[in-house]
Amino acid sequence: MPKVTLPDGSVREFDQAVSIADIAANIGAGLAKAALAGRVNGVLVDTSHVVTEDSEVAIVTERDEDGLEVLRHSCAHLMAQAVQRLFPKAQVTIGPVIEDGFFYDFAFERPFTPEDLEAIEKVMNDIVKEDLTVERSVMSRDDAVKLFESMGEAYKVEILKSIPGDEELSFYKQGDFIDLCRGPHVPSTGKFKAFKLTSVAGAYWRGDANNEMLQRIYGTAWGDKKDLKLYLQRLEEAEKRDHRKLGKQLELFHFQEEAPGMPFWHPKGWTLYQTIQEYMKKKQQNHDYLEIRTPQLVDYSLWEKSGHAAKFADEMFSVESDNRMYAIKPMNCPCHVQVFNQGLKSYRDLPMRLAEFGSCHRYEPSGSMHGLMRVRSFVQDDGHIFCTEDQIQSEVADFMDLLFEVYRDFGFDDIILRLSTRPEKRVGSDELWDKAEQSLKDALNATGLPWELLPGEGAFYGPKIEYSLKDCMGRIQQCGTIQVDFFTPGRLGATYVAEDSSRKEPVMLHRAVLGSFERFIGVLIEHYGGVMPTWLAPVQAVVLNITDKQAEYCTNLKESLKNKGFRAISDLRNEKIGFKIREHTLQKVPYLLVVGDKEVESGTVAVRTRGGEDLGTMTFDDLCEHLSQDVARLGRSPDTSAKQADS
RNA sequence: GCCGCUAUAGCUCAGCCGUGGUAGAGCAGCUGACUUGUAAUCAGCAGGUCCCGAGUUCGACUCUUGGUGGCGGCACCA
Repeated sequence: MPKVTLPDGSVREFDQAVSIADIAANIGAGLAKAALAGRVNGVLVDTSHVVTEDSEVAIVTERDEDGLEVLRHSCAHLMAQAVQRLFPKAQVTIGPVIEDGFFYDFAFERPFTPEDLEAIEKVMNDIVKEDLTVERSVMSRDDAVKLFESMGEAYKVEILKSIPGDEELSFYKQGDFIDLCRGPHVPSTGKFKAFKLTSVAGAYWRGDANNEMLQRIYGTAWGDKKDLKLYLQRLEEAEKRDHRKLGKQLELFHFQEEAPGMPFWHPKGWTLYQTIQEYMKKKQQNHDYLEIRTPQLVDYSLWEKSGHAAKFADEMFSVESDNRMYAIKPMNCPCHVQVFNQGLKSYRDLPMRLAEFGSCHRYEPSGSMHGLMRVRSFVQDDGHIFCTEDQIQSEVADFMDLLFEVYRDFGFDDIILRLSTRPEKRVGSDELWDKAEQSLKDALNATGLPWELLPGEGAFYGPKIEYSLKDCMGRIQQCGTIQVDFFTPGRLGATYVAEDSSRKEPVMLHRAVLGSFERFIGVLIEHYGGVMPTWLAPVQAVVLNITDKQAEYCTNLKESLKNKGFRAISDLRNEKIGFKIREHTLQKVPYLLVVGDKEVESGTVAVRTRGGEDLGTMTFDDLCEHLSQDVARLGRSPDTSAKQADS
């Protein structure tokens, strides 16, 4: 006689074991229809699951996050069934849920085409109309292997054989389609209301490039048509914000065939770039970094010494000259050690923080390049801190202060922290690792923010923290990092004289706040949708005349603004004011300064923002004050600055 | 690198298959008129080695094939 406690705290008693579906029906007919799955004492189950003991039960519907997951997972099965109806020779492999949707990988004699997708979607709709019951069953591994072998499903057999032990295996059957699956699933194929197949792509079996390539079909599924539409609109919005598109529209940069993966920065883009670099320069000076500059070309032997050649030779550009082999530097660390190595260093010199806006080149695989996000030529805001083991924690803490200041100034308040700890293959004693990991943990805990642990994901030379930020579309972008390195200093002969006059190897901390300028600017463009805050806008104000009569006044106004340090231009073309406003608004210039006879007469200017807001007429001084305040605000979001004012 | 798709004017895109006969629009540009008050003034002109190479053909932007770049994924990312 199970007593069932519902999420609202109410209790229902049943005089015999009941299924989730029964419970839902007992609550109401509407809920019974909407039920996709259930949660019993926190565990997600099918609606057919029978409750025998007193339990906490929730009915899961499409309005639940879990419900959506079940729906999407089931939709992957629905798609696989449709594919096999259309293409009986296609073998199924795996079909998991991903963010906003699902995919299923098939082995098939030819790639699927967009026309195939349409056909598959049609059959999926047929199966929805058939409203087939989804049944769970259990089989032993041997029976299952026999069954799937008889169906010619070689991949499923391989999966079955790789499942350890003789644990119970669950299967889900709808009509003539059966799949190995942990579940849970929707009770019937009639439950789908809104789905769409979005794309086809190749994907390696088991994610291994040595394996054969399968055909992956991506889809998305939602509780109702409205949500599906919203999702598709979101994709469209993301497309509009694509930094490659905006980079062209706003004349920031371009790429061309002769230099794949290497951006050509245009005047406006370079202004943005340099504004960020100047900002970083000051920030790092405030945090006691010493800026340096190291060569682009370094003899190959250094990369052999550092160990990079052995691992990354294929990804390094090299140059032969005077019978010597050079590599175009793929990273700055070995060069920074060379600077450290000049002259004898004392423990009194530590910590020593060297920073470089280091230009690097890497021969990235052709398929991996993506606009500014992944390039072959880039500049890191690189820095290396040489310190003692005891200084790791305070150095990491100071770095985090710097990083949070910077991210906030760029308008990112949502930061994700991840700690990667010792991998199996590593250098250094366990004691050293204990210490380093603890230092990083302490620094993370000191932030008061949640952080994620990635055990075994650290580099072989030390643990690391990675900093990702969430942009306004909710996408996570990895940018900053700090990595402890016990290995490189020794390998490149870095030492310092300790208090007891012995020679010791310093610990090296690799760190970057932005990561690379290219990538960070890509992230910024998409985050702001091209509408850069005034401090970053390549052109901050444009002066517009109404007729030729005000041309001189406009030129003087522009020059005065430039003298005050603002990035101002004038547009004196013989065009209608509406036309000029439209053009500069599309170029996202923050301030449009209109001058007609009235303004000339009163010695003022009419100020309009790119958002279409009319700020009225202002004197030059008022305008400068307004602009200065806007620039000083940087990209900080209003709530953050309010919080800072409070504390 | 792998799978698929793709490349036409400065930009955005038609035309290309069925049916091979060297291309068209809008915007931008230039010239002229208009001197204009907050998101597109009008008219005219000019603009193309149809990504590169080879093949088929009397003839290739179009078909076949090999490159290169780009796009969507996968793999990789010091």
